[in-house]
Amino acid sequence: MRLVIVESPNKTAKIKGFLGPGYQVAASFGHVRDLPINGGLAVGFHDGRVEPRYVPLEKASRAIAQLTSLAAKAEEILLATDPDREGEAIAWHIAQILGRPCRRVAFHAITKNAVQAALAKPRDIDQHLVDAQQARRVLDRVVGWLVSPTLRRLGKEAKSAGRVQSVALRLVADREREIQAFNKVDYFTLIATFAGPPKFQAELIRWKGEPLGQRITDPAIAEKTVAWCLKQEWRVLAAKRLEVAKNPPPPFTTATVQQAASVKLKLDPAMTMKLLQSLFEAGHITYHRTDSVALEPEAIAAARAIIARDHPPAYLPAQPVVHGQKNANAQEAHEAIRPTHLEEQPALGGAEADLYRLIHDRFLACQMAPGRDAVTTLDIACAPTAHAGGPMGVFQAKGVVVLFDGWRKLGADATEEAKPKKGKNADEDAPTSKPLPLLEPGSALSPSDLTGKRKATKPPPRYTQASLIKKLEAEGIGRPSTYAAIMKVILERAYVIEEKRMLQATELGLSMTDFLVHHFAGDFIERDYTRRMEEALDSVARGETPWEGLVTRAAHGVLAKAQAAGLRGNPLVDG
DNA sequence: CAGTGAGCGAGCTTCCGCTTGACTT
Repeated sequence: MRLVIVESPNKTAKIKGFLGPGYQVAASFGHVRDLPINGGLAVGFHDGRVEPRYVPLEKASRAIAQLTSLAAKAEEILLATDPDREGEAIAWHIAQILGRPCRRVAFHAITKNAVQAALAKPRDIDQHLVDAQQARRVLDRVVGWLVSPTLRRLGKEAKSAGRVQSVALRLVADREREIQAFNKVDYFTLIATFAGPPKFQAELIRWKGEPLGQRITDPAIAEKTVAWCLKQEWRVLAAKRLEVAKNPPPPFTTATVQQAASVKLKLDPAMTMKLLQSLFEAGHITYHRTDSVALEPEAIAAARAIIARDHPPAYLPAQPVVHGQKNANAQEAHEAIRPTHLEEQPALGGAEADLYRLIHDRFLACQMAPGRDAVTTLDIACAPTAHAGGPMGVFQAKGVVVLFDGWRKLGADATEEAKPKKGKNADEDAPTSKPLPLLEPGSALSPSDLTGKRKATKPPPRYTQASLIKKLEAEGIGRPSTYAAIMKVILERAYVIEEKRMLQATELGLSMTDFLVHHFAGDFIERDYTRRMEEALDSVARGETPWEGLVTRAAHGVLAKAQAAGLRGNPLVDG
């Protein structure tokens, strides 16, 4: 018998079906060993050596017992954990526990072809990749165990610091400070209405050759400007019409489905993950902890068949749509989140049904034809030669006519997450038309109405759990399996509170952030620290940088700063 | 003699990332 070991028990039956009688397939249920939670740092630093003390995970005892007994009966052991850094490390730990030579295989999809192709070319465990994971693990332990104690001088409630949670907290705290420091400016803009047809409005964007900005703050000045403008000549300054392609959004990843479920369904990331887990276990969707937008060719073919069946030919692109990976830190061990059986309509209810519909529509949309819009921009001069030979005021109107809705035919549901929250592009994806005449430059016209409109600058918005996760993902901080847990930590420890779904740093969170920024400037508390760490880890994985030197240098950097912040003793030497 | 404080040691707590199921309410 040959034993194949994977991480998830949800894969074992399917893989066994591809392999036949000579094989057993078993699951590790994720990691099986780790640094111990009690007993100090559990990493020795001696003469440039780094010696982590790993112990079997309590929660993994059943899996370890099963793997051990199956391994005893196996003539060959094939470690088929996920094809990424953590998966390589899990494979290495399993081999260490089993105490036997094992071979490594990597499944890039759970299909008969992919599984059989992978088994045809087993390899050794990639020790460089394992070492990159050890470096990541030990660094996180060093930061957590050396820095957390220094916080306690702020009080018993200031419990924890880490490479991920402290930066998540800092983002919320920094935003809170921006809001506190924000000074609202009330100002006016001028809106001109023209009869058309079709009737349209234009907003004053330039005055005396400069952008208008927020310079009209006095209502009396606004009134006078309106009165003056109404007495002037008005002419079309420029008119242009562009055809703009509106490409479909990529299929969901963990972070983007959390974002969409938050905006559209008002679900928090923890609830979304719970529903996704149940959809996944019922076989309705692919794996839900992923940072990849890749799709299996079979899935794309199924989507194209449905699009061809349900929509006119123009909605099916000639070639499948390929979505580029936007996230450079993606580890690509899984594919995007999508329905597994497009042809079936699963019987679901409540929020589960809503979430499934969101995933279903987003997946179909991602393989549909781009939309096409005609975007018209009109610049209209008020008093065309009154300022240094140029126009005194320039009013601008923008119009959009949907030429072809394309993927947007599926409705706003599938697009909600892609919309920017603010700014003038907010309705770009909505397939509604706002027509504008393409007038001849130089032609005269006059407004049927001109009014001053009161506006005010707005403070930046607070983060929601989902938008904070989106930000963390964009910065490469945290992983799909941890996003919801990060939110739980900063909320449950009251570093942050949630009010009407908006996150607000507490006094505790603000003072912790101030302390960490003061004492650990340039280190883990910086937004780009993880990105720099990942680059160094890639170098380790390529075999170009020894992991122990990297970790030793970083650990001593943290140690010096932690001691300056009040840490007693030297845990790197004393264990 | 009562109260205070220094010094010592024991115990508790903390990181990130991978995966679910076996508990109790």
